[in-house]
Amino acid sequence: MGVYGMSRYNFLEVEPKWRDAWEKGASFSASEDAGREKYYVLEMFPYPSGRIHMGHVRNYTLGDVVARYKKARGYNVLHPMGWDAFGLPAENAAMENNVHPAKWTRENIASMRDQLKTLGLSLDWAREIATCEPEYYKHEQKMFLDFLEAGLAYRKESWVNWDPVDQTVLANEQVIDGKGWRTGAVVEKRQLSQWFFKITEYAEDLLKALEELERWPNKVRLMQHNWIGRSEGARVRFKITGRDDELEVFTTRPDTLFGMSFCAIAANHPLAEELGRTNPELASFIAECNQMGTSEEAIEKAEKKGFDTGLTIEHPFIKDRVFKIYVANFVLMEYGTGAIFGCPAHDQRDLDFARKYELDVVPVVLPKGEDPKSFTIADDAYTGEGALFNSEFLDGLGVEAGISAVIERLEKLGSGNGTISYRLRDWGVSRQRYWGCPIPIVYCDDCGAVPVPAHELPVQLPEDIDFEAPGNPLDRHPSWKHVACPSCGKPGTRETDTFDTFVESSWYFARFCDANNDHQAFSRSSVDYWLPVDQYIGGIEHAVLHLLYSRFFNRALSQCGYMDLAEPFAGLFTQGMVCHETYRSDEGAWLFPNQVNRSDDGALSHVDTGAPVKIGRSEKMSKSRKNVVDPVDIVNGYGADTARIFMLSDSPPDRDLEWTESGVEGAWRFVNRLWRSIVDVDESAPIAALNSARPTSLSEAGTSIERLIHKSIAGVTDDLEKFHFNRAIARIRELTNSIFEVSGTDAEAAWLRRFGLETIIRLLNPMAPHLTEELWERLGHGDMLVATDWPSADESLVVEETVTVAVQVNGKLRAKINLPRDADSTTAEQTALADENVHRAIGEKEPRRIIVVPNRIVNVVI
RNA sequence: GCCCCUGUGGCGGAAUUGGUAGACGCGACGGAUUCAAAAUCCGUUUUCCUUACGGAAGUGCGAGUUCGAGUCUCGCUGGGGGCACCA
Repeated sequence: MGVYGMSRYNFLEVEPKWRDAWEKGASFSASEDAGREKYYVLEMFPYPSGRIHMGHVRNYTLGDVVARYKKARGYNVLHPMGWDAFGLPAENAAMENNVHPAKWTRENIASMRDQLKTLGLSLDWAREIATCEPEYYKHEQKMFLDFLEAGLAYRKESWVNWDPVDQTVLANEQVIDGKGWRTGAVVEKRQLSQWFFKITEYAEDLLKALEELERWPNKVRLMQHNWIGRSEGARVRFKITGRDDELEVFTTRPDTLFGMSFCAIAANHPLAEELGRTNPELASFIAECNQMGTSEEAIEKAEKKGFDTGLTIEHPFIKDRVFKIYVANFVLMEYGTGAIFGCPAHDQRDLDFARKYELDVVPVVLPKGEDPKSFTIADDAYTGEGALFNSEFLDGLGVEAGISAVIERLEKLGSGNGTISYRLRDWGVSRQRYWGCPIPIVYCDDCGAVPVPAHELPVQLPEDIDFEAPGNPLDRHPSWKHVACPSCGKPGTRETDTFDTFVESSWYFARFCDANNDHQAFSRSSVDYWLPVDQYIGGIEHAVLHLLYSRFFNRALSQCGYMDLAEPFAGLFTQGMVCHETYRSDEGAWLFPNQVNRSDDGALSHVDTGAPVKIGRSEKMSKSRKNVVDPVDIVNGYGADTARIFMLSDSPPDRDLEWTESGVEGAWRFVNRLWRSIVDVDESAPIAALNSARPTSLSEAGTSIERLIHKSIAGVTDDLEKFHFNRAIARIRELTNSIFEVSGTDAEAAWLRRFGLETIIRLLNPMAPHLTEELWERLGHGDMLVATDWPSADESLVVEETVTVAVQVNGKLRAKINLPRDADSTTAEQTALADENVHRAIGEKEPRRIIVVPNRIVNVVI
């Protein structure tokens, strides 16, 4: 008991008590049960950096609410947790602190697990996995072998983004503004032999299936749609003048073929490279293009440049006309065929290029209402609809009809065909790093790249490695890579590249179904039962890569017989970021929130020096800006449940959340008000005994409270189904306020208090599990709330008997009247017109029309 | 440049999807309690006019549809995000 007889929620005692009880009771252990409907809740697993942050707390709290709610609804819930444990930070730590990546990672896992456990999450820890352990990655190596056999994995020479600091290859998507996403180093282009997964094999299906993912945010579906980037068009093969070979281009506008005035190829197009070998000027132009990198910023700032190769091509339809081939800095080798034809009149970029090099601009699409004799192109290319002209056999056709006609003609002549092109490229998975899953391949001078036989798996990482030099420790290890060729027995060398860590996270959702299976990744029956994930929750930053790769793996694994599933994640929820105000000293140095004092008048000063502090806008919590609040401090200071309630209270979960100290205080006040109402029962406000019967009749006021309780059950249930957790909390607080207002010591009041408080506790349980278990027990219950069913509302009490109906005159609110529910129009009209205010508003005039919407509104039009 | 989302009190946000705008919380102000403070409790809190009853305006701005618009349509404007010489 505290001062003045008030007790406080003692989370230091209560929270561990219930976590122990849940563990002892194996409350969250999941097992397959064909007789029960399953529900698989998954949050994106964390990288084991060593400390949890507020983003984790938010993510896992959201998932936990879903998991606990679904469990109470009777589902057989699977809610697992693991560690995305391979990755570069472990190697960086190894270099900086001379600690082995495995040791560093395992210690981080241990401390993060402890921190996570204090949040009281309903996780089945028996299924915990860490992707860096051979027990996990050996199955991944087997999948790779199966992908190879199915033609879904292959090796090719390819241009890669080379990060000179990490000495590793980056995916296109990991290059941001020409710089490595982790190191910020300027990325170079290099050619390396790389392993690829054939994600493009499924491009069409990955695109089409997006339509079926109804429980995914539209935003994410749209992003994937754009990423896959399907475009219909044609490939056109031009004969190169005086040579035997052809130049193949891709175009989405074959209808404009008669408006062509040049061709352009990418700097690393095979033809450009060939010509560059004998032409030093061209070679230096190519070098210039390569230097530009794939950086969009560099490309944008650079002007459109071309280099005349001296070669020309012949037009398939126009006799005796040839067009120059340029090497151009704006043509990308990775898209289409790495070559284009330019039609300046109908493409802005081509027009700019044509003006620069004084090439013809021939319009071939005539906008409606223009005269073909006078229509010319000035500074703006015309990209709209119209009738084709200047185009021989196409004249008069529309754009779409023109496209089909050209394709038909090209196919007849054998100089082209209709085709579909995708922006999506195959997934390069080779990384020149130590701390990743080894790629199970042995290179042999005679046999080439030979897969390691399945029975020899896993290929394990060697423990004795050094990080003295940059680059890959596996490559310079004295003995590890030297092995006999599995095929012929001669000396060979292992592949020293390891997998991109996105590979591990592409199938972990399935491993959780059968996490302790030693001889296979997962049994068929386990994934048949548990998959797909019913609700996946994580950050929007994974909208494209992780989610697309997982969808690919799902298809590849199904093709290889591991499972039979259309999509891995039936429902997806993307949460917003956790933000906080930023603080800086006068000198501009960032300050942590706990270094800042706020005086009564709101002025900010430094805790130690008293110097004034400037307040900045709220931004995503990040170490660099120091605007971070450590979840451990919050859990130690207020308890996990207060943190959870605050996390869920104010902001809808898909929006950014502003972390405020006063908001946490507000949640803390609510927790204690509820606590005291049950623990410090005032004799003026008694609570009825456990299992007291409802009084046979209730007063009018009592009935309305009883109705409110049932309405709250229905409302909160609906909110939780729709992820409106902030509204659910608001409803619970509303009900709490009303129950606290119940006065009297009679049986009715006591019964209403018990029914109300028990309902509040049960509704709040998914959000504040420790607090509510304790209060449930203090209310006299012997069973645990975690094993109690979700309350159900009496539908007959959810709908009110009398309703308040608004009365408008000419659309303006003039009065509110009470009517029996579903009163007929005549009654509503008459009651409305009888109202004094309504009467005054109408005055002398005659109502022209009266609109009655039952139970809602009466609008008198005069 | 293209595409998507978004704009509601001092602040975070509600609003049964076209039917009573501002639930719930934060902050602020006033009061009770206290020697005082913290904690707690009770009020008030969109703006303007009015002593009051009540009235007027109000969901970024401007139009429109409708008996009725925060919600639908069009235009403008601010903010956020995605994609990008993608042929």
